[in-house]
Amino acid sequence: MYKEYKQLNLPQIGKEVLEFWKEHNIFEKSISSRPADNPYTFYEGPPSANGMPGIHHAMARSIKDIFCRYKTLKGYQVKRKGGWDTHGLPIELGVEKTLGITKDDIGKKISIEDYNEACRKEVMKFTDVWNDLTEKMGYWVDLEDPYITYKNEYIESLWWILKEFYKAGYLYKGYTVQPYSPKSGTGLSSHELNQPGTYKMVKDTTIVAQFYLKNDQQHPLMPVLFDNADEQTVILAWTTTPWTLPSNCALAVGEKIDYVKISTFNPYTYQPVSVVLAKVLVSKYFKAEGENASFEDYKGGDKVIPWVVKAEIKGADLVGLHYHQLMDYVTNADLEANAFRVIPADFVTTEDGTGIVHTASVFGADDFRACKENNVPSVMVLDENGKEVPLVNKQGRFVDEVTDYAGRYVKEEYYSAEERAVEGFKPTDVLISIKLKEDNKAFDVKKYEHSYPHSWRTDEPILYYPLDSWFIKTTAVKDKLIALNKTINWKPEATGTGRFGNWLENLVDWNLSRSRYWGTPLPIWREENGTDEKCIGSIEELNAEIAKSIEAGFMPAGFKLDDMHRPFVDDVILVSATGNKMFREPDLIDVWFDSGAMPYAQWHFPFENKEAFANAYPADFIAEGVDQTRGWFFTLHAIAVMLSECSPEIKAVNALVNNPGVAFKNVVSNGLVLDKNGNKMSKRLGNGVDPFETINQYGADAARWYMISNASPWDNLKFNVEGIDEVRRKFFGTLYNTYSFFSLYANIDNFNYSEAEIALAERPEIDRWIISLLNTLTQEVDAFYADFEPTKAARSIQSFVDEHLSNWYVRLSRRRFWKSDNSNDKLSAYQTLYTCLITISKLMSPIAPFFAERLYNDLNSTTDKEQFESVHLADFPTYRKDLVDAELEQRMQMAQDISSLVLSLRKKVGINVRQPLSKILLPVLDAKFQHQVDAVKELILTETNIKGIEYITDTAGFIKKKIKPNFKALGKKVGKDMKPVGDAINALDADAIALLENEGEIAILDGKYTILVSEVEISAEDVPGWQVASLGKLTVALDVTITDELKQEGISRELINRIQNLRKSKDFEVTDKINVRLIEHPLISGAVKNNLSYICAEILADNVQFDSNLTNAETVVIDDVEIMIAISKI
RNA sequence: AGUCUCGUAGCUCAGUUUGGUUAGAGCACUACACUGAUAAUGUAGGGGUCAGCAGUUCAAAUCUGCUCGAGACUACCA
Repeated sequence: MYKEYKQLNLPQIGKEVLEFWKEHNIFEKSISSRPADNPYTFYEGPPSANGMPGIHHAMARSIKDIFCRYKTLKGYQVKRKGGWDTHGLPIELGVEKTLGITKDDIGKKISIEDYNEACRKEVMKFTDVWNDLTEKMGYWVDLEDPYITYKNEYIESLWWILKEFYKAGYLYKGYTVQPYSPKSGTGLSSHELNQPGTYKMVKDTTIVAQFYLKNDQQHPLMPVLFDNADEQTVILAWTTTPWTLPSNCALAVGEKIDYVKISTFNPYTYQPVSVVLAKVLVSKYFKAEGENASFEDYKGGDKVIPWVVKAEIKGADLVGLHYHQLMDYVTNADLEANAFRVIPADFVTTEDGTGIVHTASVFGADDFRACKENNVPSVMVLDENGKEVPLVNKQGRFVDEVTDYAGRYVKEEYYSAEERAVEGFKPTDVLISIKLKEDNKAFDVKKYEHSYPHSWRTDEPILYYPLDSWFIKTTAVKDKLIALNKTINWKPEATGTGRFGNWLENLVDWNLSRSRYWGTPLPIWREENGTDEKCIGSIEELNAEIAKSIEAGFMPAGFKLDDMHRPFVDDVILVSATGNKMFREPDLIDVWFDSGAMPYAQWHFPFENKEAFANAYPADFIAEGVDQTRGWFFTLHAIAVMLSECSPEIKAVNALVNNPGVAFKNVVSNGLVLDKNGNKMSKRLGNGVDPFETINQYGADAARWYMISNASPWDNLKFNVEGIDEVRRKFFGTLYNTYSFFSLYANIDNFNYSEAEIALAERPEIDRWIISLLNTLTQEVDAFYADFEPTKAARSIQSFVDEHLSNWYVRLSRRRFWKSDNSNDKLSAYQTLYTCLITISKLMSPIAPFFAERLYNDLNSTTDKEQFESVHLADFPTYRKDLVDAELEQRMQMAQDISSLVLSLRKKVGINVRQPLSKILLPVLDAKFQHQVDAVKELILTETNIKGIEYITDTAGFIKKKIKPNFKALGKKVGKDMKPVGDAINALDADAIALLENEGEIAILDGKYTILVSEVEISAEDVPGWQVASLGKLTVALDVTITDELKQEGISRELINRIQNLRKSKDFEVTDKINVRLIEHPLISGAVKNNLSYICAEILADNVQFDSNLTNAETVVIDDVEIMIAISKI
């Protein structure tokens, strides 16, 4: 018996199927039942378990799951090792929140050891919740043996990789400008700067400073810049951070920007001066009425300051000019020779300021880079250890050498509220402005409002500050990264070529350092004076070094490192070649390195599992959110490419598995999940969707199907629960109904597919048609899955189920299941529908694994046709080309169109379908047409309740024809003359059309063109005197004459309908036989007598009796006449 | 600011690669019909400046340029 259901309950199915999977270890079997030598490798991007999963995780995981399940069906062994990302800032934050501490407290209120222990616990806080979601949403991933990034083995693999890089010279220590928070004494990652609310509008004091050009230098522009020996010519440069002016070392110009030299007066000192600035910005600083005004008449303090343009200069020509240092607190011979000059820079714009950028190499990332490229030295001082440091120390105060401001905070906000409240307090920026004005070095001082990044921790503005960092020299393999990226299949392609490709083109070295506590320690030990340095690549190597160190007396005997994290690893002191102590570089490494190294570290490669690694490298497929493009996707790619360049072990594996050096071959990057209004989901807005709630209410299948079918994975999804409900009704509801219909009758007829397969040729047209479509569908869906297009796969399946299987096949075949005398025909119907359903269950199983499982097993457990205990252990359906019949599909389309036209005609003339009509006329368009329609004639007649079809040809002179130009075909031939040609074709009369059809061509426009039949579309437009409707080339005419006989038959049908309704309202079983008694009435008596056997067969009665004295009768209305009917079960 | 993606009916999306004259589907809405699959179905209807502007072309939702809007990422500015 096939299982029958009261109603569709997807959440319930989900729960039951989940139990079934668990009980029978289906997931394990889906792997063990596939050959190990046919692997398909998937890498799980590790989620961080310290936050609750959201609906977007369900989205990403659905995509991963779909292709893994699909490949399993295709016979691959798909291992899916789970993983957890356990290091990094979010975890530290979580701990600090839980413990109520700040970073400053680490080492004071709480030891690093306790802190890290807390992180270790924090990170797995929501593991259970994650595992629960994984299970409930039907995501199959191996959670028994996941990789965990904080494990010693994992870290050891990372160390191995770092050592490989180190040996190849890919790992180096460098100096860069990074966002830095003086109050917390730590650099900030870009991730931290991208926290919401870090960029705030602030009002800063800004200065346009005058940089005095040296008038004794050799430069081609000198005659232009200095008209006479007394002229004071300055370059104007704007800054929003006046505190960086003492550190100024260069001025940057845009080479293509036009600049001008203007003679005028300084607005504060009223001294004559010539200034250089960008031409387009002149109006910003000079009033129009001052242009060419009299210099002689100018008095200090006048509102209008006269000015005159003296020269126009290209930016490129300014390059190389030397100027006097603006604030000469610190200088030296190197600076005098090589700094304080004009350099070109691509980031200079004329949006703001003067078009010339004040450049302080150590306080801006762009500045740093530009100065480096132009060999401009930085303004630095030596600290007490003889080390070069900037003019601002790590607390954010000026160093002593900046005498006027020594010890002052550079940012007003670093002072406490009390300090700022003191009478006469002035921010350092203001003090600098005042001084520059007094010194005749300021051209303009203004408050300016702009956005500036703040530390999310201290809420104070950050500084850009130079810090020591360890870098991976990704730029060394840039070309290789780009070349190998081209071998990767990106979905969508634009992410790979665009976002990722551009990123690679503009690659900078990877800053690996993080000044933190909970993370993978950098395995580099350095002698204090920096001469000797050691990178450790394994625990064994470390232990050997420790042994030496113990011998040297630097470490206690018997020391053993049990935990590779801080603070323990910091206790390790090694011995240098010269016998000195070496301390570990205190940095941790970027957590992205952790995840990017998972292909190796998840197997503890190369220390263990070499074979497992080789079998699972590289990944055939990965999938994550598009936000990972420059995150995980990049780190995977970068590490793999670099290892393929420098590591003998990896080279060997690559050679073995024929890998050019990538970490993954196919990657799907999915878009965001937004709320239904298109807003980003966030805790703040409270518009997040709880995946558990969604699954509980609608079932995982509906949620998955909705997410996948609604939009391509890479388009953003506007998540609307109403959409899930629609999917439930439209798709699952329809499929469920189809199954219910099948099971209802199959159970009655005891159909269990034990009979021999009916040969295709012996099956009726409609069966062959749906099987043909089913095979086309199979081929399509297979191709879509293979091409990582799950949305197209889902839509194809859905349209097959809704439009073809349910709305046409089942609707037209209903009678065959319950009224067919022909046992072969009935069997054919059962076999066909069964085949469709079980094939659908397989095709849909990657997307809707629960429902598919239930459908498959409900069918298969009754027939035992297949030996698989789960649809997920079955094989993907095979496309049978021999079962596809394009002509059949075409004529069935005609049948549908013709039926649709007839129904619409009936509607138009108000004759309902129960009233039979005698015939329709079909104009014959071509020779094939009649043949095609004839094959599906019966279906049309049944569907539309018509007695017959008559074909007519135009030779009868009966049909009015319509002609239309085929623009596409005509385009090439007539080009510009399309309009007159089109008009001429439209104007052709019936005779001309007939001529064209007979001759195959016709001359128009006085013979200018000869038009072929293939260049026009001819269709039947009208059959005079008939009801006519048309669709495309198809035209149908309906004979609406109702004879007495037809009328009686119509009434019989009405009667049958009323009796069926009565049966239903009385809750009779479908198979119950009944007695029927009727009141005699002229309207029905003739109809009943003439159609008695038909009526009896329909309503399952042996006879219909007329009785003038009815009891327990019901009243029904036919043609406005009340009829009494009494029915009862026999 | 740069790069990329996107903008088609009230909503969700096809169609854009390769230009073809009347732009489709589903949902929702309205009316009518149908009814042994019935929380289903059919027919019909209303609903569109294809974001805007300009250009190329006989012909543009489709190609080009610009603008506007949404989003993502990167950079963060003198």
